[in-house]
Amino acid sequence: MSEGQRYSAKEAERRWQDEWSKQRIFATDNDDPRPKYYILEMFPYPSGRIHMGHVRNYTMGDVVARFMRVRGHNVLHPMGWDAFGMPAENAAMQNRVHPKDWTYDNIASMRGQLKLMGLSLDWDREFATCDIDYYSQQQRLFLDFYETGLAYRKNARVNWDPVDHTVLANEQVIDGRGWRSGALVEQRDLTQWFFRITAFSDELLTALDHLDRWPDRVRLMQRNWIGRSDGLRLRFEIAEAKRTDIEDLEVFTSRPDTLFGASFLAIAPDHPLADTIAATDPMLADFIAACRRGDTSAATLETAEKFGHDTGVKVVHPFRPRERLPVYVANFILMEYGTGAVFGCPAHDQRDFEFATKYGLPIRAVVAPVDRFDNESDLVAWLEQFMAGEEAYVGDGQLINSDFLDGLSVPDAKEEIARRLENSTLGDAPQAVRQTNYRLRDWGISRQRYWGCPIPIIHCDNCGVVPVPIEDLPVKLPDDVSFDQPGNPLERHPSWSHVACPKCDGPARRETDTMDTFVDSSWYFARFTAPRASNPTDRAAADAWLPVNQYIGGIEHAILHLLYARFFTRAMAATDHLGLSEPFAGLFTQGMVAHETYRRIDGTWASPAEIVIEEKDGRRTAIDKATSEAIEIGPIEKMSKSRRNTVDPTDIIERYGADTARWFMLSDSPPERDVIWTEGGVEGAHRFIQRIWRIVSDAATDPAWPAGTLAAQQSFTPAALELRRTAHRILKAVSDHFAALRFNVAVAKIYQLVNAVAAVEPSARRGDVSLALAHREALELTVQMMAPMVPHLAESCWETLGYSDLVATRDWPQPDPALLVEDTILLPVQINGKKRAELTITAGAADSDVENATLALEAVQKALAGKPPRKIIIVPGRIVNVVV
RNA sequence: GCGGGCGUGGCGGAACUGGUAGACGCAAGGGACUUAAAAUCCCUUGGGCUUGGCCCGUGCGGGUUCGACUCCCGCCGCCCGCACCA
Repeated sequence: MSEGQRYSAKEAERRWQDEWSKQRIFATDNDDPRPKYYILEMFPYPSGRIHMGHVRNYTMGDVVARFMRVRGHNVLHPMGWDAFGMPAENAAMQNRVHPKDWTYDNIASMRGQLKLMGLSLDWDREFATCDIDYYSQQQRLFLDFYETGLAYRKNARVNWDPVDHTVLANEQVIDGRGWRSGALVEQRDLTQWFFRITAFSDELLTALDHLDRWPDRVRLMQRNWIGRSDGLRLRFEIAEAKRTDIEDLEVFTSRPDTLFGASFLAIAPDHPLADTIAATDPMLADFIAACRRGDTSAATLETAEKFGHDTGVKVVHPFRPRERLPVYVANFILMEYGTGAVFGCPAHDQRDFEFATKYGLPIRAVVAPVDRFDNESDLVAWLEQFMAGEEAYVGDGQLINSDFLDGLSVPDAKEEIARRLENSTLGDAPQAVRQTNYRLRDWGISRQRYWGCPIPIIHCDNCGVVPVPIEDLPVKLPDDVSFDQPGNPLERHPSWSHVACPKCDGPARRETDTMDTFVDSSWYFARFTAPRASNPTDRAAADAWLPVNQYIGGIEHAILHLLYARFFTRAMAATDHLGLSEPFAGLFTQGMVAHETYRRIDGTWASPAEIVIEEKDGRRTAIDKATSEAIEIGPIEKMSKSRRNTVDPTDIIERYGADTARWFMLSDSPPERDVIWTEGGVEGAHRFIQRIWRIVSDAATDPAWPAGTLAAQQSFTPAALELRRTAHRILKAVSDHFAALRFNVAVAKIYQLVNAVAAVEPSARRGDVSLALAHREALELTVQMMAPMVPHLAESCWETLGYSDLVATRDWPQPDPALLVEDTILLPVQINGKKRAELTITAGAADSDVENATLALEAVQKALAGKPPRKIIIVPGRIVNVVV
């Protein structure tokens, strides 16, 4: 091979990127009449550099976009920036750079990096969520939500970092300390803004059933997160009520069937009844204070012991009027869930069991797995065993020791209790009502930060909370802010927050909180359909484009982002900004990019760029480039800054080209699983790129290269026909695999075709025109099939094959149905289910012919040894099984 | 603890609706070309045996079936999510 034929990715990639951009082939027109297809990858946070996770995500989306485009769709494939957030403010504090400058600088460099990848994006639609144009429309949405009651203000207990002067999300509290400042986090009651996501609890839950193009895993996670629980809210009468003036205590339970096993009630430390009693009970007051100091992090709760304090108050059992149940304040009861009070049935709830054991409360079994029993003595034995054990029985069964419920199943007993208590009264109201509770809470969106979307509200001493009039939008973030002290710069800005009340014109203050950045990403997909519209959406455009046909992103957003976006879509429908309820018809969660780790003797991590791998006798050793010292090769882990096992995409693109990076990302690993980035794998991908180029340029310059295509060719030699069959079969397979996002299998199929093409000797082509034509066809199909994955190389090959148009705009080829069916097939023949022979036979042969041919086979004759077969199973076109 | 997923060669993985297990790639070994190397090309590569053939083999043990990586039951291991939610 002559040396001049090496493919220069760098030159070719720049050239084709310029060409695509010049011809504007990826700019999307809303009025294009072809069927629409909206493909979206989760937009990036502009941290400064793209990472391999981005490369993988955007490569997958790009394959789908390019594939759907050549399949005749009007494809929307936009890109933007999730640009508000803490890192910009941290940078401002550390490096004295303005968050806005930092963010837009990062966007500029990341945009440049993304462009090197050759993505088929409509850059005309690009925006950043920190653009005034975007966040002003978001303020408009907020006002509409406020108007309809979907946004509201309430007091809430929050994690407060006293050093940074801000609210922290639960995930930002580590061992009770602020993740950034390290300060002990306080619980504070603050007035915060909320979105009423719980208005849609049930809808968000039930609609999951219809999202059949979402991974089950994600749907399940959302189901658990929403946490529907059907039960009964029931009131207990307080005995000797005069002590508190409170006459009843309401609990929520999903197990009303176990009411006869109740032995205590427990209320949350911040329950109103606890407060009332604590006023005259210093010991209880101390107990409550201790609970409040307690660490609320999940890790602590896991091992936390259950503590309670007897209030001395007693309640009356609804069906056993003479029985009194003690009321405890307990540290494991949450005021936010249900009524902040439960009845404890120790026999059938593990938590209650532990509590009862600790405080010596009765444990009465009222449900038994009776289907396991043959007689009464079995039940007695079971009860004895249960009482001796240390676990509650939470399984199914039949009611025992429960008066009128005895013998009923758990569901029937629940129903019977509900029916009776609904129809009896306590005071003036029914003693119980059926209720469905959800774990899902309203979404607190207030953040005491500068770099976010200002909440468009004004607080007036006379008029109270006054929304900013729509005509006064946007509420712009001031530029002149300082980050030299902790806290919210908006709050200490000398003039920004001081405004006249829109209602009374009196002196008033702006809301200085900004919105959680999850708000920004909850509707960007809708904005892309008409990014310059003067309203949040252009209804015609949004209705035409949405839902997103295929959304691709990381599993880490399975709950929060995807749930918020589903809520937002409903809230925007309720305020007439959208006309649908589910934003993403298809969701794909891609795996992460992992890499080996390298650790020096002193414990510091070395990056892949700092080491050299040496191989001796099959053993790999890492050597520090700088010091020549040996470095331990550690386990393969997700690429992360902390372990320094990252590979910079631009280094790879610089060295091998974008197509190599893209091809590697798509090969081998199934897209939903983690991919391990290896130097060897990248080299392999690069060799493939070079090989394709060599095959194409050799073929096109070969004397045997046919001038025309095979349209006019009447007859094909067997070799030519076989090649055509292979090519068309693989074309069909690759089309299917692309549609199903099985890129790794599509890659394998393309390798197969390339191998078949490369196996055709030039000498054979020279002597056989039909083979030369079939070879040319197979090569062209290969290039077209590769094009969505390695678009630059494909353009170069397409040009070399003699075409002057772009392969990116060529219609996707259709497999010839006649070539997909075989004349003769190779049928595996099994004897007793094990493959023993093969049978070459005409496709579609009658079963009797197959049977006769099978029986004539030597291996079959041998196995039968003269006897007739017991049975012959023929699965047409698939297999024959002879049972001897 | 609850819920979900996954276990296939030295490695990543493929295998339709239950129908030829190991496609394709990587790695390894052998060979060709070359003064040499790189690059490229060709061959071999699940294990075993008495090797023109046979036996075993998809985490382990059972089952259903003419036939099981695939379905069912019971284990073992790994990974992920949630977690005092009544």
